[in-house]
Amino acid sequence: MQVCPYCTVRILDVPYHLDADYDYYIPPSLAPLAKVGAFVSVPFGRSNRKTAAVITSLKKECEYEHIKPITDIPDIGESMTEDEAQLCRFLCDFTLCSYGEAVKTVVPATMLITMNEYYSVTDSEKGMDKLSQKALLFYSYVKTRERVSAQTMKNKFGEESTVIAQSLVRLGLLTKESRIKETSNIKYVKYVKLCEGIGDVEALCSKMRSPVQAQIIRLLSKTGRITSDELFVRIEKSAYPQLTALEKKGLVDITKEEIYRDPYFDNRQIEPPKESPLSDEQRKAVDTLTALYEVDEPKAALLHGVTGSGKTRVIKEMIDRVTKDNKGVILLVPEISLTPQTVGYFCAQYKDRVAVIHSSLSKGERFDAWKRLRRGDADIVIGTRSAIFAPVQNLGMIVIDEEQEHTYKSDTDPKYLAHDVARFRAGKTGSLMLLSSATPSFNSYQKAKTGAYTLVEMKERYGAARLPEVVISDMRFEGDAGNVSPIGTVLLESLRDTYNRGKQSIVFLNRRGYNSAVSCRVCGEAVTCPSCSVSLTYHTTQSLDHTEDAGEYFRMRVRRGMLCCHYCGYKTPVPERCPSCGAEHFKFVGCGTQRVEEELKGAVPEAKILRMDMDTTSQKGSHSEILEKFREKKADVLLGTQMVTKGHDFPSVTLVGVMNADASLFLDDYRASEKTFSLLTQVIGRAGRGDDAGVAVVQTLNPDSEVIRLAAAQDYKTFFEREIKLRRALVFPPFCDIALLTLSGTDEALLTASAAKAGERIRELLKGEYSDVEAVVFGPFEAPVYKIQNNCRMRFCIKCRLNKRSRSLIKRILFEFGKSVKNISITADLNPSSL
DNA sequence: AGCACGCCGACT
DNA sequence: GTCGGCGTGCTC
Repeated sequence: MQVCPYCTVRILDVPYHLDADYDYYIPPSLAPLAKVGAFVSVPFGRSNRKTAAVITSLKKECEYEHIKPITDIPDIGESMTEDEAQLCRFLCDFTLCSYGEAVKTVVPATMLITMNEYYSVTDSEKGMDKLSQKALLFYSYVKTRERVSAQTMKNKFGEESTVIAQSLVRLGLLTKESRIKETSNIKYVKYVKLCEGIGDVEALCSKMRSPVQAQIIRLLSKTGRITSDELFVRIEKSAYPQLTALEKKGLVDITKEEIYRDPYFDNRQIEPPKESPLSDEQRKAVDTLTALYEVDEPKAALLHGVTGSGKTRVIKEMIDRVTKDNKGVILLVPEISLTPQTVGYFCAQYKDRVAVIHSSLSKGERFDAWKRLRRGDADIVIGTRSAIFAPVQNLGMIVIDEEQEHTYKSDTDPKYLAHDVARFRAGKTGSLMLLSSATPSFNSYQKAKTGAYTLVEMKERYGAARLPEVVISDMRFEGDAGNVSPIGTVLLESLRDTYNRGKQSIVFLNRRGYNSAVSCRVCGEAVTCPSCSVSLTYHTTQSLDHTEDAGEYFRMRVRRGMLCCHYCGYKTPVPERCPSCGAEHFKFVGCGTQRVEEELKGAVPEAKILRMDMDTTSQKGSHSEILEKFREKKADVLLGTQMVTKGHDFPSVTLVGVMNADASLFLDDYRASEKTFSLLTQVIGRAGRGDDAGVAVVQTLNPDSEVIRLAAAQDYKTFFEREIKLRRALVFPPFCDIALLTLSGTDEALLTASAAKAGERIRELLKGEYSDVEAVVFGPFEAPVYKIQNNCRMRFCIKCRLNKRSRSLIKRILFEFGKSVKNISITADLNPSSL
């Protein structure tokens, strides 16, 4: 007798307004497989189309009368655990995404079932005589086998296969059905060995007719058990049929063993460096954190330490402590390619107990990393944002390194912040959540100050390293002094001096390309992207020779460069005439990394320069290649965007140059100062990590800016106190939450109308049904970049406290809009990382 | 979203 | 007369 013959499921691929629990009947034959978290296929909709779904609860009774039975539950592969199902529920409640979106975020893609269309012939052959040549061929092909997937037929008959199939179905000759596509994603390695008791190898071989088979036997008699791959390398690649023939004859044994795909294997073979003793500060930090960890309930701590104070070492000590209890650890890093040192360090420390998870793993690699964790073959995961969902067993601690980084907020739906998921998981497992940063996010620091998190501080740099001396270089009058180069005199002098002393420099500039815009000399219009509302950036394809005369130089620029859109990737040659007024001459304005690279070459001709930006790092592995080159001192200057500011540790860098410290200062975003401060502090911190004193030159047009001054002094506390007052006065996070609603679509008129309607509806709900929700609504207004790839975006910004009620309101808006308005999509971003 | 049902125009 | 256009409504 079945205890729970009913269940509720969530359909995986449905629009938001259909995302609800649906009741289904569990046929007794499927009962053993029906568990919460199991992937199933169910008939859905009037057509009873088979749809992928996941079981969310089991129940004894069901009131709904039009109930349908579950079609199938595959018994291959793995389903979600109850923990994972709960995590999905949390994610969709918290970020207002659909359950299906949550599932796709939480578990690796290979775990999901996918539905496939199959054709098979019916008993009836009526109407066969009227078939076209093609349709007849199609029919005969299907008739020769039990069923054929729609994809196979498409490959055979091309695009028209769907039409042919449709007509055959209508005639009653074919049936179409959806069923679960069965794919195994387990990677096996095959081992080959000789069978026992085959007697004398030479005697056997001389009798064999196939020389390749004999070769295989001889090889195996020498080597014993080897992998099939190795065998193919040593015999020949195409020896597979001979090998299977031998197996059939009972001469060799082939066994399959599951293996893990693991791209980080080599990383773990490195011996860990000898540990120097902990500094007093480090010791203290470890003690405080250990005490917190040992309390048997969820705790959160913020490790705030100046750049170079050795936070990584403290984290390592904590991992040692936690794993000693046989508990697991999640360690999040902002980006794998930019933190090879951190990843390498922990891999070397913990060897094969570590699984590495990030977005550029292949599906199989990601799946295998998951399996290792699930089975407890690994108990530490290092990874980027999505690793916060990793199935670490018996979780004891979650560490978020460089916690202020914007990469911890997902930029695609569901737009979750890793911290929120971390808090949920830590809460459920009684783990310690440890945030670490030199410049904590205001949200986290505020929580630490108000006592929600324990604040642990480290104020000294480790060892002999001192914080660099910072020179603020006023760029306002450089032009008057005859210097038109973006590199000011102070920085220029320092670069030369550093080079002459045989030391290295890092130059940071937050803009790639050569010129940031190309504008018409007559009408002043900048050349913009045809599908986005941004001006195009000029990129050179060859270096520009400044010695050529002015006219020639201009023509070369036009010919040797391209205009690129940084949003959609559009590329075009520089047009001959201004697209808006037809004039012939352009002004190349602003400066990016390419331009500065040339200026540097001119300024310090002997120095070798490495440029690191999106253009030089598009290939996989090029990040680490550039960083490695620089580390090995094969270059003197590392020039680049954001990516040069992250946690690398280059002991022989003594100079850091910041080209335009103000760039991000006046963004239309309440976090502009916070971001600028954090960026400057980090980049300045790159200097003087070795025994030599470091210098940082910060070029700015706003030398009196408090933000720049405080970043130069690495004075986080003063900066925080100053800035938090503003936030409180203007009511911005952390003193409120922000919900950003974005409506987008290609039809501008429809978008404007829908946005207006949405605005009315929100205000109406706030006055009526949701009058208990305290919220201020701004909008609709155009998004800062209004159009991206021809998709226009209008926004609402809602300031409120996020809770059940306010979330319910936003859910309501999403629901109503998804249901009623076509060709316009609406998404919510709760506490966006930028406005 | 995806599909069925239903009500209207242009064709063998 | 029918085939098929897409407007409307429903999904355990």
